[in-house]
Formats: sequence, structure tokens, C-alpha cells
Amino acid sequence: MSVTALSPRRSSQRAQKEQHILSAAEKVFAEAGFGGATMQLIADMAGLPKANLHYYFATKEDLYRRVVRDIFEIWLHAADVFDAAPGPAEGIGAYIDAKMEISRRHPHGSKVWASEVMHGAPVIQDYLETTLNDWTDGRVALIQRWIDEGKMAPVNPRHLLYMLWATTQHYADFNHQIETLNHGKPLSERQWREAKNSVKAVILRGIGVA
Amino acid sequence: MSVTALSPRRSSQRAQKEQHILSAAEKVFAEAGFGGATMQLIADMAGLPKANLHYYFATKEDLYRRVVRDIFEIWLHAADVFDAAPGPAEGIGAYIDAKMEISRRHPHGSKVWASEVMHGAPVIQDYLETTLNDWTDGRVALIQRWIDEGKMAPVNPRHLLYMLWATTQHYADFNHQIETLNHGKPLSERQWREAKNSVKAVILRGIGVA
DNA sequence: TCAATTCCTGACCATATGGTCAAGGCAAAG
DNA sequence: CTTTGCCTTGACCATATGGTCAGGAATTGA
Repeated sequence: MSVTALSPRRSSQRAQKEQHILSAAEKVFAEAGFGGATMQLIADMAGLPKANLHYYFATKEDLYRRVVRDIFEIWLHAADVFDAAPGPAEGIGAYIDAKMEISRRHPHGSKVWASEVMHGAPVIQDYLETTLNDWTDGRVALIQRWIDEGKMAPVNPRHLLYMLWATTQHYADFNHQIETLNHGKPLSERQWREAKNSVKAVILRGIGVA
Repeated sequence: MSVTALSPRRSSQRAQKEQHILSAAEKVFAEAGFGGATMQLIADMAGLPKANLHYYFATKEDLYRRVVRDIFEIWLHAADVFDAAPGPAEGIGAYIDAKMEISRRHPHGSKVWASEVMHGAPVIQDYLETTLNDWTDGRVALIQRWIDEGKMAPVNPRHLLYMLWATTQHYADFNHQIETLNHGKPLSERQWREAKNSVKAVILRGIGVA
């Protein structure tokens, strides 16, 4: 039994390969769902034999778990802009921008997350109950403070958060529908700006800060 | 080869049984996704042998197709309230109410629909390109007219529609998350009213009609 | 150069799943 | 009552899939 640590070179290469696999897996899980995804598909997408895939990730569930957790991290960090803000106009505006950017850059991840939650969150239920719950409570309190200070209209903070999540993630989760309704083409740079501005305009005016 | 029509009694019983199966299938597809759903699970849920299930629906895809199309119908009919309205306050307000009610009454169907679109709409792509596209164009034109008539703030109608879809369907598609953040309990009657009102308040004020 | 360790892979296995089928049950028309 | 045709079902099949494994290839440290 050896306790030798991997050499830095090996360790880095391994991390790199894991990342490559995770990226392929994210795409396959997003496009086919957990049930529809196969290890063979993921292996093909990553360009390696299935057996090799199993060397890095023992089971399909392990791989899936990693994908979902990575998304969750990104998701949570989008909130950083929220806290630093002096008021709702800046905080919520920046949050919308950040989440829209995530929808644009990580559409696959967003779908995996949505799928996971829709199916009852079998692998991240504990995260929902702890981390997400705490995060939400914090944000609700912050928004309530803004309301109490007269900085925005009195809106139920929890439902406002849901609206923010829903509207921004919609551009990732339903991007196929949006593309279809956009003559089959992805949103252009200009159209993404328009989308961001539209969402921000309605929400910010909706909470009385614009 | 017989061309005898089914007796009314038989025909009705068959329709009833099909409906029962469709209901079970909707639930299973929603909870497990197309790939994760099995004919055995659906049969168990409907309380009949798998072979009997195959008598009514030849293949899993047939069954799925029927489920998705049924949802789509409901989805489209929610728009009826939209058209009759004299202006945005009534039309969009009623539309939000209608779609929130659908999220409440048909959470399974909404999830199946979301899943279908997220996975690239393999079975209803043609509907998206024809029916939904036309429907959307009509609604966009109507909203634009309201804007031109000065009845509401100038908001990109298409993105406004996306916001309406996103916010209302969120309560169905992510109901597990919402329940988890609600101390593990489903929204009460009162909380549903609060949700509806919150969404309407932000959106309607956001488009300048409240 | 030479172990030691990590990495890679084709072949293989057990199981689950969509779908089939033949035989029997049952309602209703004649 | 009998026949006709729909309905029901246990048993069965072919295939796909998650996962294993033994042995070989690379890489690393001494």
C-alpha cells in the first residue's frame, strides 16, 4: 500500500483530463438527461474508451454528481455581486447581468441543474436544504432591508428572487425554443444585450428603482 | 378484415383507459425524464401489466408523444384570455393568472414540456416552428400595438413574453426547490395567491401599467 | 537501467429494458 | 348459445448499458 503523493506534473495532467471529461459529460447530461445519457456517449464525446472513463470516474452517478456540484458552485458565486452593492438598482441589476452571462456561457450546466431539480434533486437535496436555504435567507433579509429603508417598492423578496432565477435561467434552459423562435439562429451579441436590458428594465421598474 | 366501428360503450371505455395511462405516464416522465422512465414504471403507476400498456400505446415514444402534445394544447389555450383583453393590464394580468394556475394544476405536464424543450425538442420541433412561432408572432404584434397606442411602456415584446413564460412556469418546473425553501412544504393557498400577486405586481409595474 | 506506479484498453459479464407473441378471457352481436 | 373480435397477460427475446478485469503501455524516481 503506497501513500506516495502524485507528482505535480501527473497531478496536473490528471486534473486537466478530469476537467475535459467533466465538460463532455456536462454536455451529454444536458442534452440527454441523466437517464438518457450513456457512459459510451460521454466517452465518445470526450474521445476516449469507455473503460478509461471508468478509470477516472467509477460510476455514472459519481460523474453526474461532480457535474452538478460544479454548476452549483458557479451558480452560488454569481451572488457575489449582489452583496457588495449599495442598493437594489446596482445589486439586482448586477445580479441579472451575472446570471444572464452564466446562461450564455454555461447553458449546458444550467440545464443539468434544472433537470436535477425538476426530478426532485436526488443528488443535491442536502445542498438545497443547507447551502441554498441559507443563501436565500440572507438575500431575502438584504432585500427586506432595502424595502424597509425605502430604497425599493415593497415586493415579496422570496418571489422576487424566484423571478430573477426564472427569467435569467430561461435563456439557458429554453435556449432551443428561443433559437427556434429566432429563425433558428442563436441570439447575436446585440440580441443578448437586448435581452439583458429588457429583463433589467422590467424588473428594475417593477421594483420601483427605475 | 373488419371495418366495424367500436361500440360507443367500448370506445368510451377505451378513451377512459387511455386517459388513465396518459396521466400515469405524465407523472413518470416528469419525475424521471424520458430516458429514466420505463414502461414498467408507467405500467405499475397505472396499475396494469406492461404488455397491456403496449396494447394501448405501441411504443414508449408514442406514449411520450401523446403526453407532450396534450400539454402543448393546454399551454396554448392559456392564451385565450390574452386576446379578449382591452389592454395590457387586463390581458397580461389574466395571462399570468392563467399560467400560474396551469403551473399549479399541471406541474407534471409542465416539467415534461420543459424537459422536451431542454433536450432539443426531438418530438415537437415542428410544433415549435409552426404553431408556437405563429402564436408568438401574433402576441408580439398585439403587445407592440399596445405600446404604440401608449398603453404600456416600450418593452421588447418578445423578451416580455419570455419573462412571462419563465416566471410562471418556474413554479411548476422548480416546485421541488420552492418547496424545499418553504420548509419542505407545498405552497399553501395563501402562498399561491402571494406568488401570483408578486409576479403580477412586478411585471405590471415593470411595463408601466400599475 | 530497473522497478514501481499510474494509466490505458479490448474483451467480457450481469442486468435491465423495450418490445413481441401466443393463448386465453370476455363482452356483445346474431 | 355461439361466434366474432377486442382485451388481457405471463413468458419470452434481442439488445443496450453500467460496470469489471486482466494484462499491457507509459511514466517516474532511484
